[in-house]
Amino acid sequence: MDRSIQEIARLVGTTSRTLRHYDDIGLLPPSRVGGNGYRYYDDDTLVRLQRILLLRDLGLGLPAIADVLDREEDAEHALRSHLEWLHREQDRLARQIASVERTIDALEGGERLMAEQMFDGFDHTAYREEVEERWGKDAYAKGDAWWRSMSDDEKAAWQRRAAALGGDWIAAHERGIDPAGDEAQALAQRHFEWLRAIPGTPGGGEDGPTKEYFLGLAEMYVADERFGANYGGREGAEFVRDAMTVYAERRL
Amino acid sequence: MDRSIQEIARLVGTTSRTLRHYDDIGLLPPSRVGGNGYRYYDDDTLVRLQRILLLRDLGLGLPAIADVLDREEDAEHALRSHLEWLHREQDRLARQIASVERTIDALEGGERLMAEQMFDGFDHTAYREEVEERWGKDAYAKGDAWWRSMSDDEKAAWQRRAAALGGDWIAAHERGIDPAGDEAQALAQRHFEWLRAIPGTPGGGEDGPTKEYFLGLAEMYVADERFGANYGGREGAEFVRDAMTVYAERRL
DNA sequence: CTTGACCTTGACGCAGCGTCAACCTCTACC
DNA sequence: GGTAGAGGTTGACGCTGCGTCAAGGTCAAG
Repeated sequence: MDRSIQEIARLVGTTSRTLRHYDDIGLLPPSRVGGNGYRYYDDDTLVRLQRILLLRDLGLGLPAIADVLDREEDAEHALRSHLEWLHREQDRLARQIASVERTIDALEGGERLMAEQMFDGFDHTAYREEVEERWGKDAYAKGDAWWRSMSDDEKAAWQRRAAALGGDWIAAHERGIDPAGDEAQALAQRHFEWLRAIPGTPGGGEDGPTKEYFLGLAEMYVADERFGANYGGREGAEFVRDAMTVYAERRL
Repeated sequence: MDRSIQEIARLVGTTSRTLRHYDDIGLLPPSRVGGNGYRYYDDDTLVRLQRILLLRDLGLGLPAIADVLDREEDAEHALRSHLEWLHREQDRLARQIASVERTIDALEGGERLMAEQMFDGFDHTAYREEVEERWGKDAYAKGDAWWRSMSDDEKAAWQRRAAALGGDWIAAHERGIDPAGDEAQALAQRHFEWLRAIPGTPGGGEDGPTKEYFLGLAEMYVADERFGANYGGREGAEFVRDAMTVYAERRL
C-alpha cells in the first residue's frame, strides 16, 4: 500500500518539500524509491512521520527528534529538558515584554523617565556588561542590591536628590557657563559627593568613586540618551561630561 | 574623538563582527573610514549604536530598528506592534508547554487526578459567593461558562499550566529571591498573562485583569489556605502576594 | 501525441551574526 | 630597519527548517 509523496503530505497536513527535506537529512527516508527516483511511503513510514510531526509541534528540533526516534533516547528525558528550554524562553519573553512596556511608558511619559530609569535602566543597557567588565562582577550587583535594599521613601529621596542635581546641571548649562569654571566645578564636586553615597561604586564609600569610574560615567551620560535625558539631553550631557572630565583630571 | 572598531565594541559590549555587519547592511556606517579601510566611530555614531542595541534587546529586528531610527517611524507604534508579537509568542509557548507536560504525563503513565484537585479554576467551588460579591454576578457566570465550555483535554491543559506556574512560584520562593526582583516580577507577569486568558475576570480579555482584581486575588491567596496550597502554603502565598503587589503597583 | 498534474534534483533566501581564512597595517621593541 | 604581535580588512561558509523558483523527466487521460 505505497503512497506517493503528495498523498502522504496531504494526509498529514504538510508539504512534499518538507518530506524531501526529511529525506535529505536522513530523518525519514521513504520506504521505497522507484527506478524513476519517485519516493514512496508505506504505513510504517507514515507512523514515523506522524511521530515526527507530533514532536515537532512540541517544539523539538529535528536533530532532537531523530535522537528520540532512532536511538530510543529516553523520550521523557528529552521532553523534560525541552520543557526547561520552554520555561526559560517564556521568562525571557516576559522580561522583554516588561521592558518594552516600560519603554513605551517612558516614551509617552516623556520626561518621566528621569530617576526611575536612571538606575533601573542599568539592567537593560549594555552598560551592565561594561560595568561588570570594567569594575568587576560585584560592582553591578552591589549597586543593584543597594538600590533594592532601600525603602520607597529612601528611593524617593534619592531620586529627588538626583533630580535636583540634574536640574542644577541643566540650569548651569543654559546659562552658558564654562565647564572648567568654578561654578561648573562646584557642581562636579556635588556630583562626586552624590556618587560617593552609593556603596556599589568602585572606590565608593569614604573615598568616593575612582577616576576611571567617574570618567566612564561621564561618557555614559553622553552615549546613552536615557542618562543624558537627566541632564537636558545630548548637549546638556556633553556639558556635564566636560565638567566632570575637568574635575577628574584636576582632583582625582 | 574617533575610536576604533574594537574600542567601540568593548565600550558597548558587543563584537567588531557585529559592527561590521551593521555597516554592511547600512544600519550603522562608521563616521569615518581611513585610507587603509579602517572604520572609525565618533560620539554620534556611538549614540546611534546605543539606541540600536537598546531596541535590539527589546527584541526588534534590525530592519525594524532601521525604520525607527532613520525614518523617525513612530517608535511607540513600532513598539506596540512588537508587543503584540511578544504576547502571541508567549501564548504559543504556553500552549506548547502545556502540550509537552501532557505528553510527559502520558509517558510516565500518569493518571493523576491530583491535577483535578490542584486547580479547579478559581471561580469554582466555594469561591462563587466571594466572586459574585466582589465583582458582580456575571463575573462568576462568565468564568463558569468559560470553564464548562472547555473540553476535558483543554481543562487538563489549563490545570497543568496552573500547576506549572504554581511550581515555579514555589521554586522561586525556595531560592529566596526578592519579590521585587526581576525574576519574581517575570513570574508575576506570567501570572498576569495567565489570568488574561480567562474571559470572566474583571478587565479580562485583551487588557487583562484590573489592578484591583489582581491585588484582591493576591490577598486571597494569603487569606485562603486552599489557594495558598497551590503556592507552597502560607509563606509561599505571602511571597506570591508580595511579588504580585509590587507588579500591580508598578504596572497596573 | 498532447496536455496537465506530479515527480526529480539543485540552489538561493531568510536573521544575525560566529567563525575561519588569507592578507594588510600600526605600534613597539631591539 | 627588522620583527613580533595586536588589530584591521574583505570574502565566504555555517546554522534552522523549510519556501520558493528553475529546469526538466514521468505518468494517466483524452
